[in-house]
Amino acid sequence: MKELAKTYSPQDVEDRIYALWMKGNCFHAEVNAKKKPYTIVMPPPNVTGQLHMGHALDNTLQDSIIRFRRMQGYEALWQPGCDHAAIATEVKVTEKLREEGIDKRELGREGFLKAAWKWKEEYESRIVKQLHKMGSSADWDRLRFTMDEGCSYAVQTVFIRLFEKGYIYKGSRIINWCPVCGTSLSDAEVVHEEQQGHFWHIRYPVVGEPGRYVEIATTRPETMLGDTAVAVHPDDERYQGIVGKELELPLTGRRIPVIADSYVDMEFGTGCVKITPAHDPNDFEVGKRHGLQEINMLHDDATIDCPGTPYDGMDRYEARKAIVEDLEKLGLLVKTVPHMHNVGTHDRCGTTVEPMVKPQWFVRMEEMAKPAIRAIETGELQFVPDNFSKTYLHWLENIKDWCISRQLWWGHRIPAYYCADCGKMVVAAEKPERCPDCGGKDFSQDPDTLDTWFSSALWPFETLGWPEETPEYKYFYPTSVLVTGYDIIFFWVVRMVFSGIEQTGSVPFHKVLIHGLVRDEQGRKMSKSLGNGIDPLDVVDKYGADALRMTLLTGNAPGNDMRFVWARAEASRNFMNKLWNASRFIMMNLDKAELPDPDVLPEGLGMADKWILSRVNSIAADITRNMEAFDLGIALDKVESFLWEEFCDWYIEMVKPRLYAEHDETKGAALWTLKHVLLKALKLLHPFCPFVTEEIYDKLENPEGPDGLLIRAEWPLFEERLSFPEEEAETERVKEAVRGIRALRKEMNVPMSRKAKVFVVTKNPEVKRTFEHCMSFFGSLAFASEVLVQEGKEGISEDAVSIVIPEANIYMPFADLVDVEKERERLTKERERLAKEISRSKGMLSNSRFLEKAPEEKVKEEREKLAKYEQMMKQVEERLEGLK
RNA sequence: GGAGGGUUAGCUCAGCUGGUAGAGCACAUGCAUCACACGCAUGGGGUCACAGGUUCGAGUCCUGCACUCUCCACCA
Repeated sequence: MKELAKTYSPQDVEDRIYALWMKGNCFHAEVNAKKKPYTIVMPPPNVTGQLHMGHALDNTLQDSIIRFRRMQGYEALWQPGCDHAAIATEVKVTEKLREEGIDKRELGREGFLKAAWKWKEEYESRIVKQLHKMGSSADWDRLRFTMDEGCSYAVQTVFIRLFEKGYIYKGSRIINWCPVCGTSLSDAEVVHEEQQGHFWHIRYPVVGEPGRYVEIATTRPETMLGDTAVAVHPDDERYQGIVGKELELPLTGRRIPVIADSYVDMEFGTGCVKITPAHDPNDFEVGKRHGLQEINMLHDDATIDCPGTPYDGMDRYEARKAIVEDLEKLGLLVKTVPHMHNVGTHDRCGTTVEPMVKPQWFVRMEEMAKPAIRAIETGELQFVPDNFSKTYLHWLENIKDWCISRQLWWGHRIPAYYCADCGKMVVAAEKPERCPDCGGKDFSQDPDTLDTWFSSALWPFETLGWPEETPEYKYFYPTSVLVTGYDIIFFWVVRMVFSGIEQTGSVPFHKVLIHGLVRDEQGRKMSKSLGNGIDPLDVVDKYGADALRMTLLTGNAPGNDMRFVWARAEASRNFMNKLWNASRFIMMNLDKAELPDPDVLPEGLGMADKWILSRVNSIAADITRNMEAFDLGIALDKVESFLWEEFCDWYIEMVKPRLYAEHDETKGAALWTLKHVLLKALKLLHPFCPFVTEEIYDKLENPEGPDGLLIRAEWPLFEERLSFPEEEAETERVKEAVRGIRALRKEMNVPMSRKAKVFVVTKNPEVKRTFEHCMSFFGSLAFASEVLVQEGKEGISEDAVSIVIPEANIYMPFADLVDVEKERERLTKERERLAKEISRSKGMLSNSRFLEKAPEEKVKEEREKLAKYEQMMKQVEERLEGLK
């Protein structure tokens, strides 16, 4: 048996254990007809940086689930990988190049991509290392990247399929444009921020009627350069006469019509709305309805594009200022009022987004959304917790076409080619040889790339070899559960579901386990700008990976945010140490004796042995249920309190006398039990705290070498032969007595060093037997010099103190310590407590409706309680009587 | 404007299908007991935000309200 250090040092253990698993190929899953598959795809971390606490939570949940299933006997595959994170990475690489004095455009597309790949290699390996540190048992042989060859092929295949089906189209529509990143964005990438702005009221003169004006109100006056109409509500009586007339657009002199459209809210502003179809999504729709011209008045970098005006080339905000000033000079500015409004910003860079009309690629969503909605209705797809299905459904029911093209270089290039001669567009996997229309041979590929989420949407099946019908795909797909945060339900979960159904005919997973955000100790979001982020690896360095994992798993219900509190990490570390020391103690003792056959129940099992065996047995069943329901926090909580309280604080203390005795014929049974229970508990704990459990298991089971590993051990099942309900009940009775004695001694200020005789007085033969069964440890736990179980009070001095437990009185003679007054006070308090219980119980039992309607079992339970309390009350009263 | 959370011990949070409120930390007291002071023992502390309702019985189900967080939404 190997020697264990006095305190557990994760730093000395974790890397070695991880290497052991890697060497043993323990994470690898293969198609195996003899086993059932269990599959989780890892949400691919972005290659933009390192992992944060959210990743730690996400991956700890997945790792715990996959380890549990692996032990249960499934062929458990945890498919890892990274995401190219198009915009985010492009921004980062661009920044890095700029710092090195390199301009992206000068470098050119190819050069930039080279730099981006280098970046990817660096960050990918960093991320993988971090995942190793946290103990992730993903199948690293199958590491994938969203832009690797297979994924690129899958993306191309899907694009072409959807195009041919008419679900992908190219069109000039209004999209969100980020002037800094220089690309279009999907609606999901735009976050609305409330900002303090202004409402400018401006007069537009009516043509041919000097002195007559229409007053509009706007938050973006510069866009008036692109106005092509002013709209009023058709029912608005104030403006009946003016519909159809022309206005002179100030500063440009252009003439624009007044139109009527029910989109206008009569109650808001002046009731007149300037219409800028090229720079506002609503105006765009109005423009379509009325056949208005779309005037694009912005360059891609959000400078003004109005040649011939003084504003041309100005920045949008500069122009806003200038235009307001000019309007004021012309006397057309009526007033400026402060106004809070929502401004769309780019989620990656925070820049205010400009709606613009540009030719882009879109996915038609209406048809594909339908089966994704149905999947929830049929129960094929379930969220845990369930209420997130509402979020999911709401998004799908209000879905709009998805803008998938991006004006970026880092990403999957759109497989569309244009003929240089006639402009014919061909969507195909390869560059066409000849133009089908004009026969031209000169083709250029569309410069745009695809939205990152277009490829992420295929992740659960593309990583398994799809579109090829690989054995892996057939075996491991659809996957078992997806674990992710609620923040990417729209971005990712929804898109995987409809893509999965459309491409593979099946939902990509049946369950979605949703977790929340990890916040800081004050409950704030961890963010770079606040500088309040906690690096999970700092926690690993300080307290170990198991402690980090435990901290993240306990007390966190699915879907809820949690705070990362250092004190909890410390408590988790303490638990590892506790387990370590309990194991150390057991191993020290195992050395000293011959151990019975581990597979056969040994001779000489006592009450305490049967109790703890029975407990670990039933807890194994409980935990299995919790795990299967994704209640990992509850499961872990149960193993922890079992190990610490029941096993360490009670059982180990109970067996110590037997272990220390020179001759005890039940010593073997005790050792057998210690080892059996520890092994079982290690297995139950392993999914959550893999390192410390593996290390102990290694030392406990394989003193010779790393052959059998805990990671491959079988998950404990409930065993009928280890169920001992009677011994459980007996032990609980003894525990109650011990607790009573300890409390009494404490109250009397009797030091532990002062042993006393303990008399258990009972006339009940069962109770008598119970206490006779626990003679080996009852005395030591209760600090007794001697324990006597008897029916009468012989040998007990009058002034002994006593406690009352059901069906028995326990006396301790502390002759010189007893304070009769104090004793009476204590017993009086006990009498009050019992009186309260009795009246509560009687109240319930005298309620005829309770008797009629409550389940029989409950009524019986209550009757038994009442009998117990009444019996105890009698004893207390007798004691009080005796004190007089 | 919609939708969804949260509100339980001083702090951070659990609490499954309704049956006398739990953990960790903190606090108090005692203890170097030969696994562990990253420990052991004992104890104090909660009208489960508020108001109704359903029920024999509600922290748990329903309705309303207050405060708070988050998400979604085109109000110029």
